[in-house]
Amino acid sequence: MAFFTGEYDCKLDAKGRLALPAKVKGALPEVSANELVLRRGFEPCLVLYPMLEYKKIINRVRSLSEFNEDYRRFQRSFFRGNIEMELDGSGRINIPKRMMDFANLEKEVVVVGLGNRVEIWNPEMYEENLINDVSEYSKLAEKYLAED
Amino acid sequence: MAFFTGEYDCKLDAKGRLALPAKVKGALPEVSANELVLRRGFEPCLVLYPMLEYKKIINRVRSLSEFNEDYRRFQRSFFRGNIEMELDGSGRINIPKRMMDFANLEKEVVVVGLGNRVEIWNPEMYEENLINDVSEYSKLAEKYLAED
DNA sequence: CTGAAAAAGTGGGAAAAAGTAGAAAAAAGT
DNA sequence: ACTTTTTTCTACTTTTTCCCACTTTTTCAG
Repeated sequence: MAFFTGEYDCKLDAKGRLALPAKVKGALPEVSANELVLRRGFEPCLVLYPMLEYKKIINRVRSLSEFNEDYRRFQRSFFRGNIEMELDGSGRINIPKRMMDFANLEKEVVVVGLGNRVEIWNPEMYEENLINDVSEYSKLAEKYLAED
Repeated sequence: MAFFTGEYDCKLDAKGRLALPAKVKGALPEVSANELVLRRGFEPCLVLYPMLEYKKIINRVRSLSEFNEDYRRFQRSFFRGNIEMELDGSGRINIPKRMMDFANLEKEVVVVGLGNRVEIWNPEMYEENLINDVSEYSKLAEKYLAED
C-alpha cells in the first residue's frame, strides 16, 4: 500500500515537467508504479494518486446514480479534473497547462505526501493554507488524535 | 516495546547528521532497529519514533476522510512534517534542512527520551519549555498522578 | 589507581544517486 | 512538406550516502 509523507521543494522545467522527489517515487506501489491520476484539488492545488488508490475513491463517485440531477452535476465537476498519466523515462510527470493554471503553478512548487496521495502546490498558496497558529494545530491534534 | 529515557547533549556535524546517544540506540526495538520516523513536534522541536510506535499514531491520521475539509487541513500539517529515515552505518540520522530550520537546530542539541519517543531540541528552547517552577511541577504531579 | 582495550563520538573524502537543463529525435497537426 | 509540439536521450551539477580513520570517553583487569 502506498504511503507518502514529507514536504519537498521541486521545480517545474520549461516544459511543465515535474520530477517527483526520490522519496515519493520510492513510495509508489511496485505494481503499476507509473500509472497515476492527477486531479484538481478541492483547494487550489493538484492531487496525484497511484492508480490503485485512485480506484478506491472513484468507485464512490461512480456509484452515484446518473439519473439524479445533483449527482450528475457533482460527477461532472469531479471527472473533468481527472487525468490519467504515466511517469516518463526519468521519473517525471507532465502537467497539462490547464491544470497548471488551476493551481497557479509556476517554476517553484511544493510537493506534499499525504498518505494515500500527493499534493502539488504553488508555494505561497501552500503557506496560506497551512495551519499557521501552533496552538491551533496542537488543539486539533488533541481533538482528532487524543485517546480518551 | 521501545522505552527511552534520559537527557543528552549531542552535536550535529556540518552535514546535519546526529549520532544518537548509545543509550537511545540501545533502546530501539531490535526488529526494525533502523527504521525511524522524524516528525515536527507540536512544540518547536523534532520527535523521533521507531517505526512501530509511529504506526500507532499514523493510522489514526490516515483514517480521517480526505473529503472533509477540516481533516484535510490537519492532515496536511501533520504529514508534511513526517519523514521516514534510517540509521546510517555509524548509527546516525540525517536531519533535513527544513526540519533543522523548524526546530532552530544548530550545532548543539539536546536529545530527550520520552518513553515511546525521543525529542530533539535547541538547548535554549528546551530550557524555556521546561516547567521551571518547582511548586508548579509538584502540583501537576499531584493532579495527574495522585491516586485518590 | 593506572594503563590498556573497547566502545562511543566526530569528521571528512569518495562514490553514488538525485536533480536540473538542454538538445536531438519523433510525432502530430496544418 | 513544413512547422509545432511532445518525447526521448544525454550531459552536467548538486546533494546524499557510504565508508574509513581519528579522537575522546568509558570499561575492566591488574
